Amino acid sequence: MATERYNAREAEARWQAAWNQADVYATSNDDPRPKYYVLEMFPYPSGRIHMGHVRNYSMGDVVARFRRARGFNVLHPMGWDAFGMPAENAAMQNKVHPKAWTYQNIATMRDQLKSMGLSLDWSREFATCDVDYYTRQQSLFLDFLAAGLVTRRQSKVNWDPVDMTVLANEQVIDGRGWRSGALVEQRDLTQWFLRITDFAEDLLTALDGLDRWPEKVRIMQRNWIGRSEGLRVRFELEDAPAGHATVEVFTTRPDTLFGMSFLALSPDHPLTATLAAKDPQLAAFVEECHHMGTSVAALETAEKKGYDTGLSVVHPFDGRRFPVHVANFVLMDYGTGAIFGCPAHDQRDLDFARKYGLTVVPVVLPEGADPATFTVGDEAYTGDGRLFNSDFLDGMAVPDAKEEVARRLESREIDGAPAGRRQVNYRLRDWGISRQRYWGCPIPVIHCEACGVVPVPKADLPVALPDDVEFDRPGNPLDRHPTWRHVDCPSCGRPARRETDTMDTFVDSSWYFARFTSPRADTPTIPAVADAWLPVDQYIGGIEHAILHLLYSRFFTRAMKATGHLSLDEPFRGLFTQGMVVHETYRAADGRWISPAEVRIEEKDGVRTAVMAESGEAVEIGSIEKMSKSKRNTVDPTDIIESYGADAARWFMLSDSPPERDVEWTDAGAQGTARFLQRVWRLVGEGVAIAPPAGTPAPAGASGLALDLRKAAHRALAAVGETIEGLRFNVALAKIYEFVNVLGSAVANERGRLESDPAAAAALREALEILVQVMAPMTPHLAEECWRVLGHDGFVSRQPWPEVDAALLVEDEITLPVQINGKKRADVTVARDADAPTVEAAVLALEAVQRALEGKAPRKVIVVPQRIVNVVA
RNA sequence: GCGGACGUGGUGGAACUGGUAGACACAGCGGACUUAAAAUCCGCCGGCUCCGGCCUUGCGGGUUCGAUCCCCGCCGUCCGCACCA
Repeated sequence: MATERYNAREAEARWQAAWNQADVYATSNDDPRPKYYVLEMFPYPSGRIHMGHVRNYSMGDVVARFRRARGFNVLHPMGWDAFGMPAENAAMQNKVHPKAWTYQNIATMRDQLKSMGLSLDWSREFATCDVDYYTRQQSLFLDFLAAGLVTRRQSKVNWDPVDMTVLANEQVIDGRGWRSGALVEQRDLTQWFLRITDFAEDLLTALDGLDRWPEKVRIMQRNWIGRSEGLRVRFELEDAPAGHATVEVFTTRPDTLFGMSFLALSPDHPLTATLAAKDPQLAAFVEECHHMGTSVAALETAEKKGYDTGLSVVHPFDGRRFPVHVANFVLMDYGTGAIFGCPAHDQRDLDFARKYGLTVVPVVLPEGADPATFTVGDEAYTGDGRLFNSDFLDGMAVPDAKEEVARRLESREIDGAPAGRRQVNYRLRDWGISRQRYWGCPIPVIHCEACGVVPVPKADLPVALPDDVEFDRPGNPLDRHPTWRHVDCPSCGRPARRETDTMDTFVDSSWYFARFTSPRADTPTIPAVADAWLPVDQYIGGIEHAILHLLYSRFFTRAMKATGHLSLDEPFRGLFTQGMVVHETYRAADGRWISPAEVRIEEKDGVRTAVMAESGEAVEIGSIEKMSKSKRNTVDPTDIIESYGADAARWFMLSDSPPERDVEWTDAGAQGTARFLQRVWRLVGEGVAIAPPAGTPAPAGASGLALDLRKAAHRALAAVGETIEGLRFNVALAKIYEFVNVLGSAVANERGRLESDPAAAAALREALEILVQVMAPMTPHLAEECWRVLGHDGFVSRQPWPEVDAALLVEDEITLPVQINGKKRADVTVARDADAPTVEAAVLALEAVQRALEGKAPRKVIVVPQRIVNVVA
C-alpha cells in the first residue's frame, strides 16, 4: 500500500494549533508533582531568530518534554531581554521609536519561535521593557539601596565623546567606541554601583558546589574574581609632602622584601597628584600615561616607563633608602595603587629596573642553585626556593618567609599604625550600572539640592520612561526632555531633579528567571513560589555569558536573598553551554561575501565547487565560520522550517555534533534529516497495517522475532532516556537511527512472520509506540501525527515515558571477544553467567586458539566476566 | 605570558569504570526499480597485503595480559584572561 508523504508544513501548523487549544504546555504553580525548571537564555529581540536560537531552544525543549514525560511538573518559560542600545540606534537611523521597534521585533520572533513547536508556557511571557517588569526591578533596586548593597561614587569610565555616553569595557575596541569610532576618553563620573565585591568570597567558594556546571565556566569565574592573599606594607617617606608621611603598597611576595630596589606609584595615586602639582614634568608624564590607551594592543607593546620623583622610602627592616618612581604599569584600582619593586623575582619590575639601571638582588634561591653564582638575567625567577641575601629570612622556604615578614610587620608600628596588614585582594570590581541611555530601566532616585540623593518612594513607582523623546542628537534624550526630569523632592517637597541614568541591561537579565515563577505578581517575586521553583534545574545558553551574566545572576540571587525576595544563593543548579552553529563561507571573485541561498554547490569526483545559482559565476568556497551577518553565511530559520519543517530543523540541530561543540549547518544534512523523518513516517504506516490494534499488550515471555523486537525497543528506550538525561542528544539520535534500522528491516524482510505470529505482531506494535514516544521530545509534530496513526486519541506530548523492562536488556547468551596476546582472534559464545573456568575451557577448545598456541599451554588466561578473554601465549 | 580544552576514516562523530576502535549519520562508489528523473531499496566504503596476516585513535616513550582512555615528553589547533604586584 502506498503511504502518503508526510506533509510537515500542514501537520506542524495543525498540531501547534491543537496544543494551543488544549493548553498542553501551561504550568501550574500548585501542581503537587516534583518540579523541574528548564530554562534557555532568553533572546534579545534583534529582529529575527537565528540558527543559534534554534539550536538552543531545541535542546531546552527536548529536556522539557522528556522531564514532562518522566512525571515532573515542568516550568519552561520564554521572555525577551528587550532593553538595550540597538533599539536606540535603530531609532536614530530609521526614525522609529525604540519601543515600537522592540515590540515589533518581539512579535516577529514570537511567531518564529511558535513555528518551532516549542513546549513553552507562553502565559508567563514578558519583556524586560514591559513597565510591569521594570517597575519590580526599580523596587528591587530600592530594597538593595536600603540594604546597603548600592553605592554612588566617582569613578573612571570610558566616555565616547561623539555618542556622549559611557561605554562598557567590552564596547571599547582598540581605544575607540565600537559604534562611533571616536577615541574614547577616560572621564571621572559619578556612577551607581552594585556592591558585588561584598560577595566576592562567597561567589568564589560557592563555585566548588556547582558540580553540574562546566569546569571551564567555573575556572573563568574563579579567575575573574581573582582572589589573592598578601600583605599591605607601609613605608616611611623621607622629605614627604604634608599628609604623606607614609606610603602603602600591596604585595603577594612579602618574602622578597630584602630584594627591593624601588617603590613605584600609579600615575593616579594621590601622592602622585600632590607631587605633580608642584612638578610640571611629572604632570606631563602623568598626562602621557593617560593617553596611552587601554586597548589590548597598546598594553601588549607598552614599554615600562617611569619618572623618578626624587623622594625616598625607608626599608622597614634594614633602614636602607630606595627611590620612589611613578610608573605607567602600576594600576590605581588594584591593591593600594603602589608597589615595591623586587626585580629579581618579578618580570615587570625587572624590565623596569633594567631600563632605569636599578639594582637587581636575588633573594630566592632555586633548589640546587649555588648562592655564590646564582644571578638573574633577563628573566625574573618566580619559582620556589629558599631565601638568601635576606638577613633573618635566610634559609627559610618561601611560605615560611612570607609568614615571618607578615608577623614582624603586623606587630611593628609606623606613624601610629601597624607597618603590615594581611589582606585578601580581589580583581573583581563593583558593578557600575549607570548608563546615559534612554532605552533602559530608569534608576529610581531623585536629586535634591537640600536633601541630597532621595530614593523614589515605592508608592510612586513606576518611574516610567516617557514616550515623547527625540533621537535627533546623540546623548541621553532623558536629559533633554522638557518635563520628565523635573519633579518635587519626596522628602522636602521642593523642586528637584530625577536621575536620568538608566540601568545596565545586564541588571534586567540578572533576575528574570525568578520573575518567571510568578510573572504577574505585584512584588518582584512571591518568595514561597520562587523558592518552590528555584533553582533552575537546567539552564542552557552560550558560553559567551560565562562570566558577566552568570556572575551577575549569582550575585543578584544573593542580594535578593538578603532583601527577602527568595531564600537561596545559587540560581542555576545545572548549566550547559552549547556550541555555535557554523556554516561554510562563499566569496565571489571580487571578494564580496555571498550568502548560501545564492550559491549552488556542484560535486564531481569528490571535488566540490560553487557557482552563483543565477549567473553561474564561479564562487570560492571558504572556511567554515560562525554564522554572521558580516560574512553572510547565515541561513534563516523560517526558510528552513518552510522547506524542511520544524521537526527536521530541530532534529538536525541535535544530531551529529555533541551539543557543547560547534555544529555545521549543511543543506545536505538537512535533506538527509527530512528523508529520515519520511522514512519513520512510512515505517509507522506500514507497521500499523500489520500490528494489532492499539491497546494490545506486549507479549510476555516472547521468543524469536517477538523477543528480538522487544529487546531492540527496550534497549533503545533505555539508551535514549539515559542519553537525554546526560544531554548527549547526538548519541540519543544515533540510538534512534539504530532502532529504526532494526524495525525497518523487520517490516521489510520478516513480513510473513509478522503476519503469522501474533506475538511478533504485538511486539511490533509495542516497538512502534516506543519509537514514537522516544522521538517525541525531538520531533513532537511528527510524533503526534504518528501517534494518531497508531490509533490513539489525545497527545503523545502528554504520555508518560514508557517503563523499561530491565529483563529485556540482558542477554542469556553472550558473545565474548577472544584475544591472543591482546589481539582479537576469535569469538566465543557462552551463557551470560558462566564462571571463569567454564569460559576458559570453552576458549581453549577454540580452533583459532589451538592454532595460536601450537600445542603449548598458555602462560596465562585472563577472563573478564561478560567482557573479554585474553590468552597470553 | 598565564589558565583551560581538544587532536579518532573523505567529513561530523561513537566507544560503559583500562576490555572487539570506527556505532550512527553525511558525502562518495556500485547495483536494482524506471522510457527518464525524483523517490525508494540493496551492497561497498581507514591503509597495506605475499590473502596468512600486518599496520592504524597527532608524534615519541612508559605502565599493563590488554591503552583512544592512565603517566612522562614533544607537536598542532581552538578558547578565555592579560601590566592584577
